Amino acid sequence: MFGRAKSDAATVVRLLAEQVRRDISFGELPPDTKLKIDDLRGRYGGSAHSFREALTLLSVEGLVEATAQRGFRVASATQADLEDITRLRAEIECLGLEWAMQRGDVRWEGAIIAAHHTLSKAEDAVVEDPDGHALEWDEANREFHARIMAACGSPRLIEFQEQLFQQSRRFRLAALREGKIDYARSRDAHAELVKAIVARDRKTALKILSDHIRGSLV
Amino acid sequence: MFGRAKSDAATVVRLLAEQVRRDISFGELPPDTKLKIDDLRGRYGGSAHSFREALTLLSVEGLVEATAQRGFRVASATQADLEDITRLRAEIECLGLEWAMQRGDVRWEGAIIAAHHTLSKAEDAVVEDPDGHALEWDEANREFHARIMAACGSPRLIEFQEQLFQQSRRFRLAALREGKIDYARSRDAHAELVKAIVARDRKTALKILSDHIRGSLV
DNA sequence: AGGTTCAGAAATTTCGACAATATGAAAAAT
DNA sequence: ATTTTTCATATTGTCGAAATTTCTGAACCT
Repeated sequence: MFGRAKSDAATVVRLLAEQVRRDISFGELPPDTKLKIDDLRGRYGGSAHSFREALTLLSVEGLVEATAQRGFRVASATQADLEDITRLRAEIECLGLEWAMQRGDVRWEGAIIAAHHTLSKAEDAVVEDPDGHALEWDEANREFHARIMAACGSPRLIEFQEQLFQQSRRFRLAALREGKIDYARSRDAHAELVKAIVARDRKTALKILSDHIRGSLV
Repeated sequence: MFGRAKSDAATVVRLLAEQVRRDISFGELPPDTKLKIDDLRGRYGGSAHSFREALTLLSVEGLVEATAQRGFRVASATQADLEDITRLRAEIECLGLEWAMQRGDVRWEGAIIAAHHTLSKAEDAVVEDPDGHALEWDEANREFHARIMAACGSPRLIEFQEQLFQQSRRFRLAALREGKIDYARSRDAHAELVKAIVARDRKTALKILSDHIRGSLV
């Protein structure tokens, strides 16, 4: 779920990185927490070197901040960070959507419809029982947004979007815990977005996606 | 205070990463070269673990590809990669310029003018003696583009631009060695860009920057 | 000839222990 | 009160080595 698509083979380093990534996203490791290698080893296992490598990885991804001679800490999560991530996500995903609409074929549309089908089920479930289906919903949402980008033809843009989405997850899950997410509006936006995409209505699709991300962080 | 303060403190890992980064950019480590830890240690020094960490860093930056259980290789550099990087750079830098023109004050303009002054000197030098002043020119060019982005207010956008510029450097220096860079045109574009920026002519500035990047990779 | 199998070599990944260095805070001195 | 010194703690880097995986190439079979 929190893995990266790069290579499916799992090394210890990647496993550790994934666990820490998850715990940061879920808020179990709050922003600015000092990440002491020895403590982490007690929690997750692994050797000191493997952990350094894992944290180095996360630091380039943006979830961890590394300072020379002062170790690692969970990246801070300020209002400015949220705004930066949101603004950028809107721009990047719209760019991806625009390119994808130029290159995407029917199979691309099909993949989006399929992902949206899963997502709408998750949306129904999460409206009924927010706490129980939050993760399922977040994953379906990730998949949906990823499918849209998939046909843009730019691996670097896709990777950047994944990074931003990963960074935004912390804020999204926090908002979710506080019941600050308007699922109904998000659901409507997703449905209309799919409609605009299959209708090849470029302008409308871009506007919906942009407003959707800026408005709800979803 | 504002952006992420990249601590200039040098650890062994960062030094190693910097050296490898440079040698990849300069083509001394050609694309797809296998990066065997033991060989690298003989060349640069450092311990095996430090090198693993350095290469992990570079792999997230995009200059090195890591495959589980199969070690590290210099990232391949195909025509598709060049096109991807160029397209993205144009979009990202234009976005940065647009935001910077909204937020940038007179000091921002001053920094650009200063950087352009240095750059134009380097451009004069590189026209006379391409091989001798290539690096100076590339560095001045980097600084110039970085200054433009500086006022955009998005640390993540700035970092992404730096990554893309770093990735494009390989292609740029290769083109330079083959004498395929049109310095005169690039110089004109830079000069006109500065003029449009200080005149606050948003539309013209964006068009010049976009055409400039797409046209010359500079 | 062409392909397969399999043992040995080489490389990667991981781990533990230890030394060197830097940081942060308490203690001492001015 | 401010500065300096000291010291415990944490980070960083090195060495050595074991476990695992991949690569290589020779022998074998069809």
